[in-house]
Amino acid sequence: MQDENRLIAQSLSYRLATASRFLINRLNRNFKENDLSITYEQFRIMIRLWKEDGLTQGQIAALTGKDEPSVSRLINNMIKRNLIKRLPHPEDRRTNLIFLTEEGKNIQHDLYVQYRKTTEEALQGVSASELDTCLKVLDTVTKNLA
Amino acid sequence: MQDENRLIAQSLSYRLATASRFLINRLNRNFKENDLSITYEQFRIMIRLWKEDGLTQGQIAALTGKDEPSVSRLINNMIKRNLIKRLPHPEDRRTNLIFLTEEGKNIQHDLYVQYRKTTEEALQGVSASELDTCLKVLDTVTKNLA
DNA sequence: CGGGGATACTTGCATAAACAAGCTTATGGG
DNA sequence: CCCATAAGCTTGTTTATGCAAGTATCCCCG
Repeated sequence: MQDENRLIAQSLSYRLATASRFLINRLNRNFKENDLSITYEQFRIMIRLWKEDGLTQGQIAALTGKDEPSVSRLINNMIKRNLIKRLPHPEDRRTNLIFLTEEGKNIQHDLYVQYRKTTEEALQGVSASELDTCLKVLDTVTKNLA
Repeated sequence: MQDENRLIAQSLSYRLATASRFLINRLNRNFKENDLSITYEQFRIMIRLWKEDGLTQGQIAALTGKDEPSVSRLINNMIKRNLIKRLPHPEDRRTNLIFLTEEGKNIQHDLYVQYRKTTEEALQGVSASELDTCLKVLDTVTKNLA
Protein backbone atom coordinates (compact mmCIF):
# COMPACT_ATOMS: atom_id res chain seq x y z
CA MET A 1 0.00 0.00 0.00
CA GLN A 2 2.79 2.32 0.88
CA ASP A 3 4.71 1.36 -2.20
CA GLU A 4 1.53 1.65 -4.21
CA ASN A 5 0.93 5.20 -3.09
CA ARG A 6 4.49 6.09 -3.77
CA LEU A 7 4.02 5.01 -7.36
CA ILE A 8 0.80 6.97 -7.70
CA ALA A 9 2.24 10.11 -6.22
CA GLN A 10 4.63 10.27 -9.12
CA SER A 11 1.77 10.81 -11.54
CA LEU A 12 3.06 8.66 -14.33
CA SER A 13 0.13 9.46 -16.59
CA TYR A 14 0.62 13.20 -16.37
CA ARG A 15 4.35 13.15 -16.95
CA LEU A 16 4.04 10.63 -19.76
CA ALA A 17 1.27 12.53 -21.50
CA THR A 18 3.10 15.82 -21.10
CA ALA A 19 6.40 14.62 -22.49
CA SER A 20 4.59 12.97 -25.38
CA ARG A 21 2.57 16.06 -26.18
CA PHE A 22 5.61 18.35 -26.05
CA LEU A 23 7.62 16.11 -28.33
CA ILE A 24 4.85 15.72 -30.90
CA ASN A 25 4.11 19.45 -30.80
CA ARG A 26 7.75 20.27 -31.36
CA LEU A 27 7.96 17.83 -34.25
CA ASN A 28 4.89 19.38 -35.84
CA ARG A 29 6.26 22.86 -35.35
CA ASN A 30 9.68 21.99 -36.75
CA PHE A 31 8.10 20.38 -39.79
CA LYS A 32 5.94 23.42 -40.38
CA GLU A 33 8.70 25.96 -39.86
CA ASN A 34 10.72 24.16 -42.49
CA ASP A 35 7.87 24.26 -45.00
CA LEU A 36 7.13 20.57 -44.66
CA SER A 37 3.38 20.38 -44.92
CA ILE A 38 2.86 17.26 -42.88
CA THR A 39 2.04 16.24 -39.34
CA TYR A 40 3.84 13.73 -37.16
CA GLU A 41 1.05 11.18 -37.51
CA GLN A 42 1.18 11.51 -41.27
CA PHE A 43 4.97 11.20 -41.11
CA ARG A 44 4.53 7.86 -39.35
CA ILE A 45 2.54 6.61 -42.33
CA MET A 46 5.14 7.99 -44.74
CA ILE A 47 7.87 6.01 -42.94
CA ARG A 48 6.02 2.80 -43.80
CA LEU A 49 5.53 3.79 -47.41
CA TRP A 50 9.18 4.70 -47.87
CA LYS A 51 9.97 1.18 -46.73
CA GLU A 52 7.30 -0.40 -48.90
CA ASP A 53 5.13 1.48 -51.35
CA GLY A 54 1.68 0.30 -52.36
CA LEU A 55 0.38 -0.90 -48.99
CA THR A 56 -3.31 -1.33 -48.27
CA GLN A 57 -4.98 0.84 -45.66
CA GLY A 58 -5.38 -2.18 -43.43
CA GLN A 59 -1.67 -2.93 -43.63
CA ILE A 60 -0.87 0.67 -42.77
CA ALA A 61 -3.23 0.50 -39.82
CA ALA A 62 -1.58 -2.68 -38.54
CA LEU A 63 1.94 -1.34 -39.05
CA THR A 64 1.34 2.00 -37.39
CA GLY A 65 -0.91 0.80 -34.56
CA LYS A 66 -3.77 3.04 -35.69
CA ASP A 67 -7.34 1.97 -36.24
CA GLU A 68 -8.84 1.86 -39.70
CA PRO A 69 -10.98 4.97 -39.40
CA SER A 70 -7.93 6.97 -38.36
CA VAL A 71 -5.93 5.69 -41.30
CA SER A 72 -8.79 6.36 -43.68
CA ARG A 73 -9.00 9.99 -42.65
CA LEU A 74 -5.26 10.54 -42.35
CA ILE A 75 -4.95 9.30 -45.90
CA ASN A 76 -7.64 11.73 -47.03
CA ASN A 77 -5.61 14.54 -45.52
CA MET A 78 -2.36 13.30 -47.02
CA ILE A 79 -3.95 13.12 -50.47
CA LYS A 80 -5.08 16.74 -50.12
CA ARG A 81 -1.47 17.63 -49.37
CA ASN A 82 -0.33 15.70 -52.40
CA LEU A 83 1.87 13.31 -50.43
CA ILE A 84 0.23 10.08 -51.55
CA LYS A 85 -2.28 8.59 -53.99
CA ARG A 86 -5.10 6.12 -53.30
CA LEU A 87 -5.58 3.61 -56.12
CA PRO A 88 -8.09 0.79 -56.32
CA HIS A 89 -6.66 -2.70 -55.95
CA PRO A 90 -6.69 -4.32 -59.38
CA GLU A 91 -8.17 -7.58 -58.13
CA ASP A 92 -10.03 -6.77 -54.93
CA ARG A 93 -12.40 -3.88 -55.24
CA ARG A 94 -12.82 -3.60 -51.46
CA THR A 95 -9.20 -2.67 -51.15
CA ASN A 96 -7.15 0.45 -51.88
CA LEU A 97 -3.45 0.62 -52.48
CA ILE A 98 -1.58 3.64 -51.23
CA PHE A 99 1.34 5.00 -53.20
CA LEU A 100 3.74 7.86 -52.63
CA THR A 101 3.61 10.81 -55.00
CA GLU A 102 6.83 12.29 -56.33
CA GLU A 103 6.54 14.97 -53.70
CA GLY A 104 6.01 12.31 -51.06
CA LYS A 105 9.22 10.62 -52.14
CA ASN A 106 11.16 13.84 -52.37
CA ILE A 107 10.55 15.13 -48.88
CA GLN A 108 11.87 12.04 -47.13
CA HIS A 109 15.32 13.44 -46.54
CA ASP A 110 14.16 16.80 -45.24
CA LEU A 111 11.65 15.17 -42.92
CA TYR A 112 14.28 12.90 -41.43
CA VAL A 113 16.58 15.87 -40.88
CA GLN A 114 13.90 17.60 -38.82
CA TYR A 115 12.95 14.40 -37.07
CA ARG A 116 16.54 13.75 -36.06
CA LYS A 117 17.08 17.33 -34.98
CA THR A 118 13.98 17.34 -32.81
CA THR A 119 14.79 14.03 -31.16
CA GLU A 120 18.24 15.33 -30.34
CA GLU A 121 16.80 18.49 -28.83
CA ALA A 122 14.47 16.38 -26.71
CA LEU A 123 17.25 14.12 -25.46
CA GLN A 124 19.78 16.76 -24.44
CA GLY A 125 21.34 15.65 -21.18
CA VAL A 126 19.95 12.11 -21.27
CA SER A 127 22.52 9.32 -21.17
CA ALA A 128 22.27 6.28 -23.40
CA SER A 129 21.60 3.99 -20.46
CA GLU A 130 18.90 6.24 -19.03
CA LEU A 131 17.24 6.32 -22.42
CA ASP A 132 17.42 2.54 -22.68
CA THR A 133 15.77 2.14 -19.30
CA CYS A 134 13.10 4.68 -20.13
CA LEU A 135 12.24 3.02 -23.43
CA LYS A 136 12.12 -0.35 -21.72
CA VAL A 137 9.63 1.00 -19.18
CA LEU A 138 7.54 2.59 -21.93
CA ASP A 139 7.42 -0.69 -23.81
CA THR A 140 6.42 -2.53 -20.65
CA VAL A 141 3.60 -0.07 -20.04
CA THR A 142 2.41 -0.49 -23.61
CA LYS A 143 2.58 -4.26 -23.35
CA ASN A 144 0.77 -4.32 -20.01
CA LEU A 145 -2.10 -2.33 -21.45
CA ALA A 146 -2.29 -3.82 -24.94
CA MET B 1 26.72 10.68 -35.90
CA GLN B 2 26.75 7.02 -35.12
CA ASP B 3 25.49 7.67 -31.61
CA GLU B 4 22.95 10.06 -33.04
CA ASN B 5 21.56 7.49 -35.39
CA ARG B 6 21.43 4.97 -32.64
CA LEU B 7 19.22 7.29 -30.67
CA ILE B 8 16.97 7.94 -33.63
CA ALA B 9 16.62 4.30 -34.50
CA GLN B 10 14.94 3.74 -31.18
CA SER B 11 12.01 5.92 -32.24
CA LEU B 12 11.48 7.72 -28.98
CA SER B 13 8.51 9.66 -30.28
CA TYR B 14 6.62 6.56 -31.35
CA ARG B 15 7.17 4.63 -28.16
CA LEU B 16 6.43 7.64 -26.01
CA ALA B 17 3.24 8.51 -27.87
CA THR B 18 2.10 4.89 -27.87
CA ALA B 19 2.61 4.32 -24.15
CA SER B 20 0.90 7.61 -23.40
CA ARG B 21 -2.06 6.83 -25.61
CA PHE B 22 -2.50 3.35 -24.17
CA LEU B 23 -2.39 4.60 -20.60
CA ILE B 24 -4.88 7.41 -21.20
CA ASN B 25 -7.18 5.08 -23.12
CA ARG B 26 -7.11 2.55 -20.33
CA LEU B 27 -7.84 5.22 -17.76
CA ASN B 28 -10.79 6.44 -19.79
CA ARG B 29 -12.08 2.93 -20.25
CA ASN B 30 -11.73 2.05 -16.57
CA PHE B 31 -13.55 5.22 -15.56
CA LYS B 32 -16.35 4.46 -17.96
CA GLU B 33 -16.69 0.81 -17.03
CA ASN B 34 -17.12 1.87 -13.42
CA ASP B 35 -19.86 4.35 -14.28
CA LEU B 36 -17.63 7.35 -13.72
CA SER B 37 -18.75 9.78 -16.39
CA ILE B 38 -15.50 11.64 -16.79
CA THR B 39 -12.41 11.63 -18.97
CA TYR B 40 -8.79 11.65 -17.89
CA GLU B 41 -8.32 15.28 -18.94
CA GLN B 42 -11.37 16.28 -16.93
CA PHE B 43 -10.03 14.24 -14.00
CA ARG B 44 -6.87 16.33 -14.11
CA ILE B 45 -8.95 19.46 -13.60
CA MET B 46 -10.90 17.77 -10.79
CA ILE B 47 -7.62 17.02 -8.97
CA ARG B 48 -6.93 20.75 -8.81
CA LEU B 49 -10.41 21.59 -7.59
CA TRP B 50 -10.28 18.94 -4.85
CA LYS B 51 -7.16 20.68 -3.62
CA GLU B 52 -8.62 24.17 -3.96
CA ASP B 53 -12.18 24.91 -4.95
CA GLY B 54 -13.20 28.14 -6.66
CA LEU B 55 -10.29 28.59 -9.05
CA THR B 56 -10.49 30.80 -12.13
CA GLN B 57 -10.21 29.26 -15.57
CA GLY B 58 -6.87 30.92 -16.04
CA GLN B 59 -5.57 29.40 -12.83
CA ILE B 60 -6.78 25.98 -13.91
CA ALA B 61 -5.07 26.44 -17.25
CA ALA B 62 -1.79 27.37 -15.58
CA LEU B 63 -1.99 24.54 -13.05
CA THR B 64 -2.81 21.83 -15.57
CA GLY B 65 -0.57 23.03 -18.38
CA LYS B 66 -3.49 23.42 -20.76
CA ASP B 67 -4.29 26.48 -22.83
CA GLU B 68 -7.31 28.65 -22.11
CA PRO B 69 -9.45 27.48 -25.00
CA SER B 70 -8.96 23.87 -23.94
CA VAL B 71 -9.94 24.69 -20.36
CA SER B 72 -12.95 26.67 -21.52
CA ARG B 73 -14.32 23.76 -23.50
CA LEU B 74 -13.37 21.08 -20.97
CA ILE B 75 -15.30 23.07 -18.38
CA ASN B 76 -18.31 23.23 -20.69
CA ASN B 77 -18.25 19.46 -20.92
CA MET B 78 -17.78 19.03 -17.19
CA ILE B 79 -20.76 21.29 -16.47
CA LYS B 80 -22.89 19.16 -18.80
CA ARG B 81 -21.84 16.15 -16.74
CA ASN B 82 -22.74 17.97 -13.54
CA LEU B 83 -19.24 17.75 -12.08
CA ILE B 84 -18.66 21.49 -11.59
CA LYS B 85 -20.37 24.91 -11.71
CA ARG B 86 -19.18 28.12 -13.38
CA LEU B 87 -20.01 31.23 -11.35
CA PRO B 88 -19.20 34.85 -12.19
CA HIS B 89 -16.52 36.47 -10.09
CA PRO B 90 -18.20 38.89 -7.68
CA GLU B 91 -15.76 41.71 -8.39
CA ASP B 92 -14.30 41.08 -11.83
CA ARG B 93 -16.86 40.40 -14.48
CA ARG B 94 -14.25 39.13 -16.92
CA THR B 95 -13.55 36.23 -14.62
CA ASN B 96 -15.36 33.00 -13.76
CA LEU B 97 -14.89 30.93 -10.64
CA ILE B 98 -15.18 27.18 -10.93
CA PHE B 99 -16.69 25.16 -8.09
CA LEU B 100 -17.24 21.46 -7.55
CA THR B 101 -20.83 20.20 -7.41
CA GLU B 102 -21.81 17.72 -4.74
CA GLU B 103 -21.45 14.99 -7.31
CA GLY B 104 -18.02 16.32 -8.20
CA LYS B 105 -16.98 16.09 -4.58
CA ASN B 106 -18.50 12.66 -4.10
CA ILE B 107 -16.76 10.83 -6.90
CA GLN B 108 -13.27 11.73 -5.76
CA HIS B 109 -12.70 8.46 -3.93
CA ASP B 110 -13.99 6.23 -6.70
CA LEU B 111 -11.94 8.06 -9.30
CA TYR B 112 -8.75 7.65 -7.32
CA VAL B 113 -9.45 3.94 -6.89
CA GLN B 114 -9.61 3.52 -10.66
CA TYR B 115 -6.65 5.79 -11.21
CA ARG B 116 -4.55 3.79 -8.78
CA LYS B 117 -5.67 0.48 -10.21
CA THR B 118 -4.85 1.54 -13.76
CA THR B 119 -1.43 2.88 -12.87
CA GLU B 120 -0.65 -0.40 -11.14
CA GLU B 121 -1.75 -2.36 -14.20
CA ALA B 122 0.50 -0.22 -16.35
CA LEU B 123 3.52 -0.67 -14.11
CA GLN B 124 3.43 -4.44 -13.65
CA GLY B 125 6.96 -5.71 -13.83
CA VAL B 126 8.61 -2.29 -13.59
CA SER B 127 11.00 -1.79 -10.70
CA ALA B 128 11.02 1.36 -8.60
CA SER B 129 14.43 2.36 -9.87
CA GLU B 130 13.50 1.81 -13.50
CA LEU B 131 10.42 3.94 -12.98
CA ASP B 132 12.49 6.66 -11.36
CA THR B 133 14.88 6.72 -14.29
CA CYS B 134 12.05 6.74 -16.79
CA LEU B 135 10.28 9.62 -15.08
CA LYS B 136 13.52 11.53 -14.90
CA VAL B 137 14.02 11.12 -18.64
CA LEU B 138 10.42 12.17 -19.33
CA ASP B 139 10.88 15.30 -17.25
CA THR B 140 14.12 16.10 -19.04
CA VAL B 141 12.40 15.75 -22.41
CA THR B 142 9.61 18.04 -21.25
CA LYS B 143 12.05 20.58 -19.90
CA ASN B 144 14.16 20.48 -23.07
CA LEU B 145 11.14 21.27 -25.19
CA ALA B 146 9.31 23.70 -22.92
C1' DC C 1 -24.51 -21.23 -57.52
C1' DG C 2 -26.64 -18.61 -54.03
C1' DG C 3 -26.59 -16.76 -49.50
C1' DG C 4 -24.34 -15.67 -45.20
C1' DG C 5 -20.42 -14.36 -42.94
C1' DA C 6 -15.99 -12.20 -43.24
C1' DT C 7 -13.10 -8.45 -44.97
C1' DA C 8 -11.91 -3.62 -46.24
C1' DC C 9 -13.08 0.59 -45.85
C1' DT C 10 -16.11 4.89 -44.74
C1' DT C 11 -19.07 7.76 -41.99
C1' DG C 12 -21.00 9.65 -37.76
C1' DC C 13 -20.51 11.30 -33.29
C1' DA C 14 -17.86 12.61 -29.14
C1' DT C 15 -13.51 14.06 -27.02
C1' DA C 16 -9.40 16.90 -26.98
C1' DA C 17 -5.36 19.67 -28.62
C1' DA C 18 -3.07 23.79 -31.21
C1' DC C 19 -3.40 28.18 -32.89
C1' DA C 20 -5.61 32.51 -34.41
C1' DA C 21 -8.99 35.79 -33.81
C1' DG C 22 -12.82 37.83 -31.45
C1' DC C 23 -15.45 39.80 -27.45
C1' DT C 24 -16.11 41.93 -22.96
C1' DT C 25 -14.48 44.06 -18.93
C1' DA C 26 -10.59 46.37 -16.17
C1' DT C 27 -7.19 49.55 -15.49
C1' DG C 28 -3.53 52.85 -15.76
C1' DG C 29 -1.48 56.94 -18.08
C1' DG C 30 -2.30 61.38 -19.74
C1' DC D 1 -12.33 61.32 -17.03
C1' DC D 2 -11.27 58.94 -21.28
C1' DC D 3 -8.87 56.03 -24.23
C1' DA D 4 -5.44 52.63 -25.33
C1' DT D 5 -3.95 48.52 -23.67
C1' DA D 6 -4.17 44.43 -21.07
C1' DA D 7 -6.60 40.56 -19.01
C1' DG D 8 -9.90 36.78 -19.13
C1' DC D 9 -12.50 34.14 -21.64
C1' DT D 10 -14.95 32.27 -26.01
C1' DT D 11 -15.34 30.89 -30.80
C1' DG D 12 -13.67 29.09 -35.22
C1' DT D 13 -10.88 26.01 -37.83
C1' DT D 14 -7.82 22.11 -38.35
C1' DT D 15 -5.90 17.81 -36.80
C1' DA D 16 -6.31 13.43 -34.57
C1' DT D 17 -8.29 9.55 -31.67
C1' DG D 18 -11.94 6.10 -30.02
C1' DC D 19 -15.85 3.63 -30.80
C1' DA D 20 -20.21 2.28 -33.19
C1' DA D 21 -22.50 1.61 -37.28
C1' DG D 22 -22.91 1.48 -42.20
C1' DT D 23 -21.62 0.02 -47.11
C1' DA D 24 -19.46 -2.60 -50.58
C1' DT D 25 -17.14 -6.57 -52.02
C1' DC D 26 -15.42 -11.16 -51.64
C1' DC D 27 -15.45 -15.97 -50.69
C1' DC D 28 -16.65 -20.28 -48.94
C1' DC D 29 -19.97 -23.77 -47.80
C1' DG D 30 -23.93 -26.28 -48.44
